[in-house]
Formats: sequence, structure tokens, C-alpha cells
Amino acid sequence: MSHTPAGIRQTQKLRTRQALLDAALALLEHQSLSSLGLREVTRAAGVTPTAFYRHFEDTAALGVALVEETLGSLHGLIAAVLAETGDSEERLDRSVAVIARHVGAQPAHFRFIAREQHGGVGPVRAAIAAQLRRFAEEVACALGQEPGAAGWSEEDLLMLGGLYVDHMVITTSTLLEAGPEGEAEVVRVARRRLRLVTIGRAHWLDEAPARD
Amino acid sequence: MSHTPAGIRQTQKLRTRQALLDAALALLEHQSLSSLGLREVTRAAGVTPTAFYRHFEDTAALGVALVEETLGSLHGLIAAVLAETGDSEERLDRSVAVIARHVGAQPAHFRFIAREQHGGVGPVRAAIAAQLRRFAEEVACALGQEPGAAGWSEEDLLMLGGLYVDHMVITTSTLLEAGPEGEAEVVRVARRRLRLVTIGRAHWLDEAPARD
DNA sequence: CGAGTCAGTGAACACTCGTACTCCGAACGG
DNA sequence: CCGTTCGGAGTACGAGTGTTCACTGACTCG
Repeated sequence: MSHTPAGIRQTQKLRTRQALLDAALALLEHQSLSSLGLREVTRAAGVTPTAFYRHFEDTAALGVALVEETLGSLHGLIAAVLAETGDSEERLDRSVAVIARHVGAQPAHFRFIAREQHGGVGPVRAAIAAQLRRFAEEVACALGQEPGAAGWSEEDLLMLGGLYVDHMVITTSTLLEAGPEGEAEVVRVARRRLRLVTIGRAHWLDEAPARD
Repeated sequence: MSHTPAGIRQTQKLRTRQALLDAALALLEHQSLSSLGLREVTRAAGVTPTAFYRHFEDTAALGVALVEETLGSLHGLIAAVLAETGDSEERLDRSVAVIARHVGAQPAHFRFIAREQHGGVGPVRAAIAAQLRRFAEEVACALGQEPGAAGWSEEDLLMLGGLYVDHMVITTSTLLEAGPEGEAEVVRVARRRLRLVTIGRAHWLDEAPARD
């Protein structure tokens, strides 16, 4: 339903495109994008190397597509979690839980992001940085609408949003390293860290100098 | 002076070994370790591919050596900075300044660390993680000896040390992305973030629940 | 001095890689 | 219905890869 105006042709095209993306993601579990071969991907996807060019110009372009696939659908989700009612403590726990659940559900996607955030492929780095900046802005916006944010400058809100987002990223990669059995401990420490930040937030206006 | 018991032979060996490390580091500026070719390195170092095996088993082993070279000499430095007298604000500014100076002095080394921290080469990831864990422990130890740390559990000190270390890493990679001209702004934001953490630290015992 | 060690050489191995061709045949649009 | 479009197959090429092997010659040490 909804709008699927595509014919059989475009459907098949999208199908193989997705096969390429999936195959690449599976291969990227144990290596990084810069060492991923075009042929390697097509072999795993069950297509000929030449077919790759019908969908992506580079493996770099494929990487950018993977970034969109992973992070593109996450926007708004954080804002939604932060917008729910409850005190700081509750919202904090919920946020961490949401992250842990997402990472547990699609580990390969987040491993890819963590790996390529500082990886060797420029366009992919840029795509990830752009998405994370958007996240930071969204978080800052959500924080700005809380009552506790009165008196905060826009710059400090962005700083705080970036802080939260960076910690989100760190937490995901720590979760991936820890594996399922270490998840509980990682979540526990992550919550403590965020709690400390929250406490600092509550006293920010009392003690932070106006300017430097 | 000191102890250089090595003959001409071992000296030359160490010289080419260093040439390999330097060449690799230069090449790693624009790519990641997993895509770094053995031949590529030897070519840049002015040696034949076979000579590589006299020094390293893998490119992975070379990566581990690079980790040691970059982070091995940094231990104690942080503790020294933190041990200096002055209030939190001063120590905080000094720490950030030290980081900025080191990153500015040897950007390639830190770019390598940031890139391979979550990169595709397992042994290198492990080596970096081990070094960072040591840093976190050292920071925790230094913090524990301050008067303000009275009443803190060892676990919370480690949590805080890890928080500082992770932020150190984030700051370095942000500095690298920003380049020399953006350094001042990055340092400014980094200081603010640390200040927020410090404020949270000051009120931690008042508001943090005992256990979860 | 002379035997032994060993860092580095050079050639050859069997691959994999990205890319440029031509060609096929099913889906498309007038 | 028929000509066109186009996703994908197949083949081939040159370049680059990691690794092995026998070898050389300068340094080391008894």
C-alpha cells in the first residue's frame, strides 16, 4: 500500500541494491570500509562485479548509503524519548535503554558507524559527522524546551547536546565491545556517567562563568 | 650516554625499523591500517618487501608497535599535570592545553589512534583499549588523592577517570578534524564540557543514589 | 683471523583487485 | 505491438598484493 509506483524493474533494482548493502554490512563486521573490495561485496551479494556500478560509483558511495540507512531513521526518536514525561532520572534511564536495545537489535550497523566515524574514507566520515551534528542539534532543541533550561544560552545547549550525543556514541561502541553478557555492566556505568552530567547541568548556571 | 650496548648492526636494524614505522605513519594519514599494504610501507621506507618480515610479522604487529610508540610515553604525564597545584579550573585548563599541544605537535600519531580505536584490526584495537584503560586508572588514582575525593568509591573514581579519558580522546579527534585554525574554538568547547563534569563532580555525593 | 650470524636483496609465485568492453533479455512506454 | 531502455552477465586486461625462496655481504665474536 501507500505509494509503490515502481514497476517490476525498479523493484528488482532496489532488491539487488539492498543485497549489496546487506552483504557489505556483513563483511564490514570484521574489517573496515577502506579495505572492502568491490568484488568482495558483489561476490557475497551474488552478482557480478559490473553490476555494482549500476547502483554505486564507489565503495565509498556505498558506505555513505549505509550511513543513511543506519542513522537516517533515528532522527526524531531521541527527541521523542526526551519529550516523554518523567523526571531527569527516568528519562536518562529510558534513553540508555533505548540505545542498548537498538544496538542489540542491529549490532552490525552501529559497529559500522563506530568504525567509520574516524575511518579512512573521507565522504563517509563527513556523512557520519553531519548526521551526528543533526542529532546534537535535535537534542539541544529538546533540552531547550524543558523548564530546567531557562537561562541557558543556545551555545551551551549545543555544547550539552553534543556531550550527550558523543556519550551515546561511546556507549554504543562500548556495548559492542562488551557483547551481550557485559551489557548490563556497561549500561550501569553509562547511566552513572549521564547522571553526573545531569548533576552538573543542574548547577551549571550557579557556577559556570559567563565567558572566557 | 646511558646504555647503548648495541653494535653497528643492531643500530642499523633499529634505524630501518623506525623508517618502517615512520613511513607507515605517514601513509596512515589518509587511510586506515587494514588497507595499508606491506609493500606500500616498504616502498615508502626504501626497503624491499622481504625486509619487512625481519621486523614485524604483520602489518597488524606494526600497528601495535605504533600504538606503543604513541601512547606508551604518555603515561605519567597526565598524572603529573593533575598532581600540580591549583584549583580545579586551573588544572582543567592546563590539561586541555597539554592535550592540544601534543596533538598539534604530532597530529599523525593521534589521528592514527583515533582511527584505529574502533578500526578493523583486532590486535591494534586491543592494544589501544589496554593503554586507555591504564590511562583511566591513572587518572582515577590521581583524582583519588585529592581532598575533594573523600567519600568516593573506587568504582566511581574509575567511572570518572574513564569519563575524562574518553573526553580526552574525543577532544583529540575533534582537534584533528578542526585543523589549526579551528583549534581555539574546539578548546573552548572542550573546556566547557569538562567544567560541566567538574560541577557534577562537586555535587555527586549530595545527589547520587547509593546503588542501583 | 676465520667461521657464523643475519639484515636486506631480487626474482618468482599465485593470487585479488578495479575497470573497460560487448552482449543479452526482460521490462517498459508510446 | 514493437522499438527502446537498462539491469545484469561475461570476458579480458594491467596493476598490485602477500609470501616464499635462495642468496649476498657486512658485521660479530671466539
